[in-house]
Amino acid sequence: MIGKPQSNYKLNFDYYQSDKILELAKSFLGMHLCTNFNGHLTIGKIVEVEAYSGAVDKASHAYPNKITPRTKTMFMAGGIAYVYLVYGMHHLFNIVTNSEGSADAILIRAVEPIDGLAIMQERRNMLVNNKLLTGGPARLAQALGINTSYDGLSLLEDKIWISIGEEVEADNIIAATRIGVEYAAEDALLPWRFYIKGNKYVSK
DNA sequence: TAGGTGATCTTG
DNA sequence: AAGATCACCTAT
Repeated sequence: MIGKPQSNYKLNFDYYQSDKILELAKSFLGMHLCTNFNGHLTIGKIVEVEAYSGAVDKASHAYPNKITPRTKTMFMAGGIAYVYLVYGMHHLFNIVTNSEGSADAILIRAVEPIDGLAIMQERRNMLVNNKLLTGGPARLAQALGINTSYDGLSLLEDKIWISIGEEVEADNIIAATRIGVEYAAEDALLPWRFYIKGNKYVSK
């Protein structure tokens, strides 16, 4: 294939290896997060993300480059899923980025349903299609069928992957502080959350 | 606005 | 071994 990648082009290994986490995080806006479990295909357009960098960021589980049974996933080479449980019930999906040994990850906080709407509604036990369906990191994980059993799974295979979606103009990307990281002291003020301006699935 | 829920990490 | 904490959501 020559020229511009098709909209369904799956991101490759090299794409995830960048050490420019903020640029990379922004670039995921508009892309498609896809899952296919047991023949159930669901696709959501990424509309809100947060960057976490284990070396320098007090909000990261891996700060300061702390390897534990949970965080070891983040130290692996980019292009895999980091999925963990919070508050005893919520599964949160992150994209691991950067090369092996660097604990960078990008939390997906909201998607907009693109395909598999009925499956998402069934998994969420909801009839609506509004921000309650896929807006919020735990909501989208549930809608897409992602749970901690997929921690460490490669995004280069056919269960969870990212594909090129829609272009988002730089003017339509808002940077803001991250949500739920008050424990991170001054790093809670970093503008490391990015979202598509005006999208109704975005937090708050 | 308050309470639920259990893995994770620290000894807060 | 026990306790505090937690990258959140739902129903009042």
